[in-house]
Parts: sequence; C-alpha cells; structure tokens
Amino acid sequence: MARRVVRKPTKVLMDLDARKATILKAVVVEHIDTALPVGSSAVAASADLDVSSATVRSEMVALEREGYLAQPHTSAGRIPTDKGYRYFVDHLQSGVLGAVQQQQVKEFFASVRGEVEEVLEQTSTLLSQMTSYTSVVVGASHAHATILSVQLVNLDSHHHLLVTVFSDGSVVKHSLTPSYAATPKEVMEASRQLNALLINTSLATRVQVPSRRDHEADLVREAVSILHAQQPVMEGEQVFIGGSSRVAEVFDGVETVRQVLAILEQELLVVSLVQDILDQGLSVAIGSEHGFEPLATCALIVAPVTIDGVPAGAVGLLGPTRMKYREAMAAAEVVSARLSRHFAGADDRG
Amino acid sequence: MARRVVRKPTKVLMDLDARKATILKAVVVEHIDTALPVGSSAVAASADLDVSSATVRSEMVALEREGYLAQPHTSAGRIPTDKGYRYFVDHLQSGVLGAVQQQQVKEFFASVRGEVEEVLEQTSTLLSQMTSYTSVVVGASHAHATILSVQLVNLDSHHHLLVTVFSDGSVVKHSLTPSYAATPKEVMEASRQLNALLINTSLATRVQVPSRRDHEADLVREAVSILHAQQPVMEGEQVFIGGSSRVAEVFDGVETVRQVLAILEQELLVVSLVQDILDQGLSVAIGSEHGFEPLATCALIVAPVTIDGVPAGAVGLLGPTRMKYREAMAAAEVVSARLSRHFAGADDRG
DNA sequence: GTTAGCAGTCAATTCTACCGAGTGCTAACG
DNA sequence: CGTTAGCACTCGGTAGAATTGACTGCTAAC
Repeated sequence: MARRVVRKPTKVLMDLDARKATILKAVVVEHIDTALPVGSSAVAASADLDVSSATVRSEMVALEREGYLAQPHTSAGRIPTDKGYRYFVDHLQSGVLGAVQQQQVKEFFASVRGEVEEVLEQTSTLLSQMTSYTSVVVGASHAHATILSVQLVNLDSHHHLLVTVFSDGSVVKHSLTPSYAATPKEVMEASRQLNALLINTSLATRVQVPSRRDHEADLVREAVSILHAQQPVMEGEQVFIGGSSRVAEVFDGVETVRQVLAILEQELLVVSLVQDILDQGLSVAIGSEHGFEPLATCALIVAPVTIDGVPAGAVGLLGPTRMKYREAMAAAEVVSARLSRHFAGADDRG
Repeated sequence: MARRVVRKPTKVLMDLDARKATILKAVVVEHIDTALPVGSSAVAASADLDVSSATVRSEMVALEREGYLAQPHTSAGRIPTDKGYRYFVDHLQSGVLGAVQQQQVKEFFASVRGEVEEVLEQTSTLLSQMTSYTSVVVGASHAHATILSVQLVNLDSHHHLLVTVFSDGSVVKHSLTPSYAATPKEVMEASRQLNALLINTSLATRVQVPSRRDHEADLVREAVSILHAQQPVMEGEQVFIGGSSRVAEVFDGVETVRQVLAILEQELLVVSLVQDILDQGLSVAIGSEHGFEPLATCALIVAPVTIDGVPAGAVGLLGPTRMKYREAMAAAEVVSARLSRHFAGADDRG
C-alpha cells in the first residue's frame, strides 16, 4: 500500500514581505471562516491593511505565482493552497486556548478516573467536543515494558487463560487450548514456572524454556511462544477515535466523508500516519504533506504524549485543510500536556 | 433520553389478497433496487402479474389508503411505507444466503483465531463486508459469570493492579491507589485473601470482608468494593461496530449520515436498541418501529447469539429502510448461528 | 508604487418552456 | 362487475437563455 512520505516543508525562500503576509493571512482567516473564495476587496477592507483593492490584486497575482494562493476559476476570489496554509501555520497564527476551554480541560483531568484505557477514550471524546473535529488518541505499545506477573488460569481441562501483567499497568490475556487434558495441578505448576521464567523480562528478551516432554513443560513452552509471537504485530497499540460523526459535519461531499471514515476504520493506518508525522517533528500535516492520497483535503494535528520524558503516545485532530488551526493546535497541545502530567504522577491522591 | 418503545407490529387485518400482495412486493423490490418511486406500468410489466397498468393503479390507491404505500407527490410513483416494508419482510420475502457468501462465512469461521474480543471484532467486519451495511456485534456482559481468580499485582508502593479472571474467559483490571504505602508482602497477602474470598462467587454475591484496620484488610476491602461497584454499569458489555463508512454509502444526505454516526458513537445506546428489539422477539425493526427518532429512515436487523442455549450477545445490521432485507437477514442469521457454534465448542481442535 | 476606472470573465441564479412519467377518471367491453 | 383503453391533468425535473454580480486583469493617471 502506498507508502506515506512526509515532505519536510522547505523553509527556503519562504519569506514574504510584510504586506504579502498580511494579505495571505487575511485570505486564510476569511476562507477558514466562510469556506468561500475571498476576493481582493474583502481583503482590502481588512482592518490592518490600508491599500486599495487594486493593490491587493496585484499582490495576489504574485502570491498565486509563488504558490500560496489559487483561483478555483477566473473571476472567483482566491483560496489558500496547502503551501499557503503552511505559511499561515508557521508564521502568522498564534495565541492560546480560550479561558473557557482551559477550564474545561482542567476540570476534565481533575475529575477523570479509572484505567488508562478509559482515560484515553474519554480524552479523545473531550478533544473532539472541544474542537468539533474528529480526534485520535494513540496509546503507545507496551513492547518494552517488563512483565510483572504471569498467571495461567484453568477454565476447563482443555482451555486455559494466560494472563500477563506488564510494568506499564497493562494486562493482556491469551487462550491456551492444548490438545491434551491438563490437570489443575499441572496448570498451577506451569503457572509457577512461567512466573519464575518471565518476571522482569520484556517481550524482546528470549528465555530458556524447559525441554522436557510433559504437560507442564508443554504448557510453559506454548505460553512463552504465544507471548513472544505477539511482538511484531505491535500488540498493545491502542487507538481511540472520538467524534467520528464530526467528519460529516466538517466535510461536505458524502464521498469525502466516506473516504475519511474508511481511513479511520483502518486503525493501524491512522497509527502509522500519526507516527510518521511525529517522527518528522511536525505538529501539523496539511493536505498533501502527509503524502496520503485519500486525505488530500485534510489536515492532521498531532501532539506527543510523554511520561517522564518517554514517548508514550500521541493525541491528534483530523479536520479539513481549512480547519481552525489556532484553536485546534492549542487544544491538542494543552490536552497532550495535561495527559502527560496525568500519567506522570497524577493519581497519587487518595 | 427519549425512551425507545418497540411497537409490536399488528398482525390484525394485515392480510392482503394475492394480487395486492404481488403488487406490493413488486413495488418494494423495485424501489429497493432503484431508490426511485415506482409507477403502475413498471409494476404491470412485472412478470408474475397479468393485468394492465390501470388495474394496478386502482389497486395501488387501495394499498395507499390502507397505509402500505405512499406518494411523494401527485404524479409520482409510489414508495413503500414502513408498514409496507413490514408486510414485505413478514410475508413476501424468503430465500437463503448465496453460495458464495455461505462459503465466505464458512471459511471465516474455519480460520478465525484468537481471543473472544478479536473474534467478535472480526465478525463485525465480516458482516459488514458481506452486506455492505454497518454491522453491530454485541457481546453479553459477564455480570453472572463467576470469578476464577483474583490477583493483586504490585506496580509500586502506591499503585496496585487488581486482575480478575471470570469463568467466561474475560479478564478485567482495576487500579488500586491507596494513600498508604503497602509492602509487597502485604499486597501478596491481600491477594491471597481476595482469592479465598471471591473465587466461585459472582459479582452479584456479597461477601464478608475483614473488618481489621491494617493495610491488608484495607486493600481487600477496597478491592472488593471496586469490583462490586462495577455491576450496575453493566461493565463488560462489548460493542464492536464494523464498516461505519458504509453509513456514508447507504444514506444520501450528509445530515442523515451525521445523525446515524452520532448514534453509533453512543455505543450504550446501540446496545440498548439491539436489546430492545431482541426482547420483543423481533429480528428486524423498520423505520419508526424501534421508536427511536433519529433512526427513522433506518432498518435494524438483529439476530441473537447463544452459547449452549444461553443468550450471549447479538449481531446486528443497520441500513436504510430500503435495505436488501433478504440478503441482510440471511447474513445475520447465518453469522449468528456460526458464531454461536464457534463459541459453543469450536476451538477443541489442536 | 499606488489607485481609480473599466472591460471582460464566468459561476451561480433565475426564468421559462417543455417534457414525460404517472396519476385519476370515465366510458366501453366481456 | 371487474377489467381495460383512452384521455386530460398534474407536477417534478431538465434544458436553455438571460441576467446578475462578484471577481479579475489591465491601463492610464496620480
């Protein structure tokens, strides 16, 4: 499947003189607001500009030539290109989250309780509610966490459950369904041996399994192999998508909506997309920048979540290229920071 | 929130003479196929009818008067009402799944592996692929399963993980974060006591907790209370939604798409909707029948999943009222049956 | 370099006419 | 009496023409 390549935005030659920048900004702001092409007179009317529409026009042709603006057709206004949005995001916008939303985030993290998964899920709902965009929260894999406890539980003589607890607090179960009947006693003994064998190892470390040919040893061998087989599949990557109905609010064509939803369904794809962008140190990928065709009209904002400095996931927001970058970026940033703090040492209160 | 009331379809006076039935059937079939109002001549041309369009017309006014058909406007053809679809589903359609799909289901269940959750999730994808409708798979709560094992694992002195294994093979974790520092030894002892206390009980049975005022007893008390607190929230209800992008294929208005997606997001709502329909012994709820406003233009097909005769969940398909009932119902039925069998005693092979 | 003015472009809108699918009605037919 | 052919009528959809108006690019003057 088409490999996603993130193009680093070229910083070279990307500087516009003050007036062009002002005009570009006006166009972007207006177009984000109205979704319509914006004309020269609208820009000229913009408060912080004191020239006629004719002047604006000539600047606009320059901006168009340089690739910041585009015209849907002659005699329409201009709309920003991906490059135009990029410049806007990099140079022209700023500001922090509104006080109301600040408060909302604060209250959320003050009151949120429960397991990591629940917190992540609710966080994704929060983000999507705050921004009215679809949100993606990715919890990192526990591939490098160490095993705190392994337990083999007897369901019946042919069904056993391998329950593994990791140092990051995650719990994973696997079914063992041997063809032979194992006695509860054998299962218990196998469980004991597994503990001795695996505790404090990570899934990456290979261990010496017993080579005896009895039921206990068989169970142990099978359990270990199941557990270690997990690794390549990057088991444990958790994805929570919030507000997928927002997709239908924010894009207009039913077909576009369908495509975006189809992408979101492929959770693995979303994870790697978010990861790609994170790897590039980008916080927002606009339109073609993420190189993923079906999302050509989307922008994706990503902010990393870290626990004590260690990368532990990410939060993202998916919207149209004409999304409200300022608010959305602020929201992603604040939430990711709060989330990091929450996991770092939050729940040390009674 | 608006209580959903499922109206039992009245069987009284619902019998149409053979010709009316044929005409109704023709209209439904045609409209499902084309999404357009269907006129008298189209019906008259229908193979199994040997009358003129004029006759069909007079029958149609009767069918309209009786509420089976409706006219979008004068001089348009007729479209079926919910009542019309209902009659169609109850009396006029039949048939089984195509051989290709039969095979697909067979192969799927022959090759599917892994934990219950994964199977359910993949099943929901299967269903949605087979039918091109959005699918819902609901796994029953384990509220009545008994506890096979409880284990308290030490993360650090203030964080412990309570891992509970149930007889239905589900595993649940809860965090314990006491304000006092507990030693590994105390945690282990508490774990031992919890086991003694809870094994073979269900979440519904109350147990006698120790009343001592030491760390071990405190841990035990807190663990038990957390576990039992779960019950009312019907923890463990698992919902898997497959093919949500199909929503955008199958409904035309963006707004409709948004509403349906918004409903699907509310997983609890979906569960209770499915449950309601199941309780009424219905296998399909058409339009207003489920009494849930935002889904007025939807039909929901539900088939129960049982394990050894015990209800264990359900599979559902959500589509427009003009969905392909025959195929969709057949698919839901076959898949639910296979799924039931799969869980009953499938994985007893090596 | 800036601006007013102007001619030109082109999507969107409105209007009109018209088509045709489909109806309801009626009168004739077996 | 049920069935049918025939006919007038309705009304949504479409196609085309005319109009509008929001733009632009250009040019000449400031």
